Amino acid sequence: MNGGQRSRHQLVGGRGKPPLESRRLAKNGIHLITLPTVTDAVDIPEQVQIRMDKRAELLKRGLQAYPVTLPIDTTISAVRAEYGHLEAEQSTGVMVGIAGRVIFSRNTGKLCFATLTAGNGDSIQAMVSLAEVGEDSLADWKALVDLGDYIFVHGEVITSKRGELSVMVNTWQMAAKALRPLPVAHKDMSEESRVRQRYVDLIMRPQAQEMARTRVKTVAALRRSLESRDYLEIETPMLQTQPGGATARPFITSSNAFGIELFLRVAPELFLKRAVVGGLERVFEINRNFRNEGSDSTHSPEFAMLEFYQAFADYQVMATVTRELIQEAALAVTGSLTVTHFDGSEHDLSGVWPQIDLYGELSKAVNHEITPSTLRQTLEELCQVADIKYSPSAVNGKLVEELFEHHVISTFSGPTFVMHFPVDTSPLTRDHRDRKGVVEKWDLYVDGFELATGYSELVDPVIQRERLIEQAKLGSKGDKEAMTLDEDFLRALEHGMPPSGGVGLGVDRLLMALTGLGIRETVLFPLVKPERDVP
RNA sequence: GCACCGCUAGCUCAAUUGGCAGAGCAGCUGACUCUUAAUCAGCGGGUUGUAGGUUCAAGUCCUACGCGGUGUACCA
Repeated sequence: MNGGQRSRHQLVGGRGKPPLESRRLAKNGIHLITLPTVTDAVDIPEQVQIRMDKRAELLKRGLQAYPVTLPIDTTISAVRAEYGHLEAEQSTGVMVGIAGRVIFSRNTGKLCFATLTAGNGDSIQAMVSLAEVGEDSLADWKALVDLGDYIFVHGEVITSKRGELSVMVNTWQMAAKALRPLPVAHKDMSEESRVRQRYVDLIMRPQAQEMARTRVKTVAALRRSLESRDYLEIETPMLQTQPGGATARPFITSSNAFGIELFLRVAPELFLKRAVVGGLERVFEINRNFRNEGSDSTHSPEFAMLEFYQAFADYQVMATVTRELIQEAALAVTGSLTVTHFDGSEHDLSGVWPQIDLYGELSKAVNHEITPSTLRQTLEELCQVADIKYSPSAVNGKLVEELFEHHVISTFSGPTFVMHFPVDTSPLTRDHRDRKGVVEKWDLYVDGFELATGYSELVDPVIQRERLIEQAKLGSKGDKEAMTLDEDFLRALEHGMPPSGGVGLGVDRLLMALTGLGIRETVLFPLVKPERDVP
């Protein structure tokens, strides 16, 4: 190969000064990775070079490596559905033109076999026989077709001596030449490779395609369920002039035209509420939120969120609707209210789910009466006993939530609503109608993680202003997650928002609950740090 | 953010106390008209993540950086 040439890292690495933008950001402590602007063909792996040569050979002969159109008249799945039941050594007399990706290839002298896959798990065998295609075409098949190529074949649907459903080829042509070899089909790809090169994962693993389809079914079910309840799907800004609706650090960007800082939204809440003020009494949105925080098996920097609001409803109504949405989604996806996870375990989502009281359950768990007026010192002592670390600036409600997560969450056996949260951690939620110090909020836990959260929304503009001023004070003290004072939102509330219930439901997490997979499996292309160099 | 572990051929992985960098699949050449991860014979393929250091000698030891994983902290 190209011995003695410059290595790739020299071509990719930072030569000369980084671009102006990079230097500006570097001053703010952000270091951009310098990406190559010109791709030199260096160090091409042997197998890629060989496949490029085969591509060139096709072109040299006036054939196409990537034809624009092919005389396809059916699909692998359709042929399998119709003829998959045939016994061995049958002929149908039916001619088909199909295309698929070669995933196995077995060449025996004058008869070649290839397994063409549709990617969804369906496959069909192509048989290329000297007697059918002639000497030249057979030789070309052997010389030019590699594992991974998309191939078009035309021929009769038959079954082989061993009963394999096949197309006895009379003509074939390249449909798309693959320049890169596929990974080993019989070993699992590393998790990192599967995430970084999802296209390969989708080729190799039918379950990867199934996940993508399950996601579509789930989202469609949510839409159907909401629309059947007269909810209106609306879209609200992703680019916001101030971030609001959740306590979270935003991603910051800027508008050249406006000359101002903009934020990718952390939640759509404040805009959906504006819509309710305007008389759109039942609204929902399914879209992405962005939170500039760490990622792990249940958190992703960008994640899909369903939020829905209903006028003249409270948190109990919303709990019922949420349960029904999830049950309808489970039925749509799996056909059952008992979902089977990837690992084979079964999880029952049927019936009415228990509601437990946050303070009540915590009191039982620690064998000590805990209320919103429990002294700070008592909470700190309990945290120390349980070995829970907390920041001294954390509000009392935060300590209560920490204690609850530590002592109670692991005891849940099925979907569970946790009711009545501390007021000081829920600035957008209405005080409980009867009880002091707690708000009308629930968290829905499934499989140990929070799947959804619902509220009786705070609609009193005077109290909302007080709460946001409190948040803004925290922000000015350096709390980067604190909410800002959104004057336009308050102005909207001051026009009168009907009493309403609201829910936020993590779509990725619903997928996790239905399948038992991690968040990086439910998202087709999760954010990953770029590779320094693509091999 | 901190700690630990990992990074070797296209893919999945080996390589004893520092001592010739290997296997399977994939690839190339040849044989084979019913194969199923086809089989048989032969042959190629590596800057061991990147940059530096120690050493007669580094995949192996040291330093820094990159990416990933696990734990922990912070946090939806």
